[in-house]
Amino acid sequence: MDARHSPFARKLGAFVALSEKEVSALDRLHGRRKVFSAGKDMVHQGQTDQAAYILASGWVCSYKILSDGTRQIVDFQIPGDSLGLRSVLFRTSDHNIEPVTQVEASEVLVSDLLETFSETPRLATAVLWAASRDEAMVVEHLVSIGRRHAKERTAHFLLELGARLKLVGLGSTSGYACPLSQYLLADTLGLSAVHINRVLRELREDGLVTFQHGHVEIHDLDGLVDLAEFDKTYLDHDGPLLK
Amino acid sequence: MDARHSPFARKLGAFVALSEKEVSALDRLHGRRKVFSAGKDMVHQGQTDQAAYILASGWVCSYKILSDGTRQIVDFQIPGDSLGLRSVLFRTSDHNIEPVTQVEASEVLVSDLLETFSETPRLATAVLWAASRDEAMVVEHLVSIGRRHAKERTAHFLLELGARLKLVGLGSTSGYACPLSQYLLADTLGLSAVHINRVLRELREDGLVTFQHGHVEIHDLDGLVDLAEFDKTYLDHDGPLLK
DNA sequence: CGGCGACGCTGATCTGCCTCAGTTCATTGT
DNA sequence: ACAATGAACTGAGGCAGATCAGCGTCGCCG
Repeated sequence: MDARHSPFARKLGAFVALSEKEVSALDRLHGRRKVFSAGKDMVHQGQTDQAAYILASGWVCSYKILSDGTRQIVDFQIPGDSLGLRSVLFRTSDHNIEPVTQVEASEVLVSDLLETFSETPRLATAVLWAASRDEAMVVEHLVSIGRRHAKERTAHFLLELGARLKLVGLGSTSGYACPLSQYLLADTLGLSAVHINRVLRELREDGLVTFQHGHVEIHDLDGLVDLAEFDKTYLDHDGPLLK
Repeated sequence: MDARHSPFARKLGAFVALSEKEVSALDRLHGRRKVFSAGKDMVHQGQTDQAAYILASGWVCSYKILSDGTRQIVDFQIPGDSLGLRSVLFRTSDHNIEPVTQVEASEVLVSDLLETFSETPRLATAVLWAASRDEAMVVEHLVSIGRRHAKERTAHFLLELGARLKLVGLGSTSGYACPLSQYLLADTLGLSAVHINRVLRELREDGLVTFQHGHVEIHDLDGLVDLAEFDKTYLDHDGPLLK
């Protein structure tokens, strides 16, 4: 899997070794391309007529709001991730989706997807694998918020993000570009923005990781992995499981 | 859907109106029945050769342990719920599963399941709906732990459990039998057992709900729903969506 | 140019929940 | 009959992280 291909194909390639034919079938899947600008919700709770998308560029977050105005971000989608694949099939959306940056996304027709699956069945497996990974990420997030301290929690989040970005060619073991504000981090990690700020400073002073000016720089990967008890197998299984 | 049928059929009946033929196809799905006793893990992290089950009686929990010994319970399975349907298809288990009580479960062969789907396709939709509901529950759990206070969080949990039990005929709006200890509640809600104890007392003193001697009694449903901001639509959609 | 909003950052204070260290009660085993 | 165990329960003290209030910097716009 090299840089010629879309992030979506790169990501699936981490689960299932894809042939040239399968990769180009995936690339053909990308339909009409749409652009969304930062901050304006793409989907609201209760909305029913939504489409499914594959993110081509930009970042997006899914969240829920409570009546007191606080919100909880459930997860982020980065290039190569799909949006609403599940809810377009089964229910009205139960959460909001907001672009964090300007976003380009290709609309995916369910009919096209099903057709692709019947022609190249291994792709169905790959997509289901990806969906299962998304679920594992939410579970890991739950564990973080429930049982990890702010510092470990933040470290875990930054590592997971890095691993995901590396998978689609947008980062390396040493760092990545990250458009998230400290407020977004706070809403993700169940902390206050003030505390996130202090935690980031501590991680910096410990020589573990620096997150400044939209860029995450990992200084001590082992130390960070150790602190966060980060186990990346749920993200890429250390290479394709299906050859 | 009446009391003659299995909890599994009752639950799916809440999503898709099932014919007699479909219900009996579901009931035939239950294969070899196994019994597990409380406290002994059924599945460990990393285990690969697991089967899928449908719970006939008893309660089960899925959890993860951290290195400091604390654990986070991700969710409970009650009669009618399936266990490991997803992970049997796609990966080694990334969490542990422990029976809370003695448990009876029917093994489900993937081949039988797929065969049933092709004969009665609406059942496939129903099962996918159920899987999607499970995901929504984990998300709601995440929101609870991230942004709700101990009292609201506990109230929300007790309400969700009640709604789920009612769906399979094991509870009513006024209460249900609940075999969970305060330690299990604590590990679920990201709190300490000590604090759970105080929260339960407060809820009792507020006249909202009593949880004592293995029984949850709801005194003021509206007050509780209000406190927890509980929205049950993600559990049963107020009746079958597909007629 | 000055004003304004976003965002990062910081000190001081407050509080929700944890930890520790028990007691009581019911159940089980010997 | 008496330990042993486990669960519910309680008080005291401590701490992680929230809240409040404020400052500095930057980019944008009229």
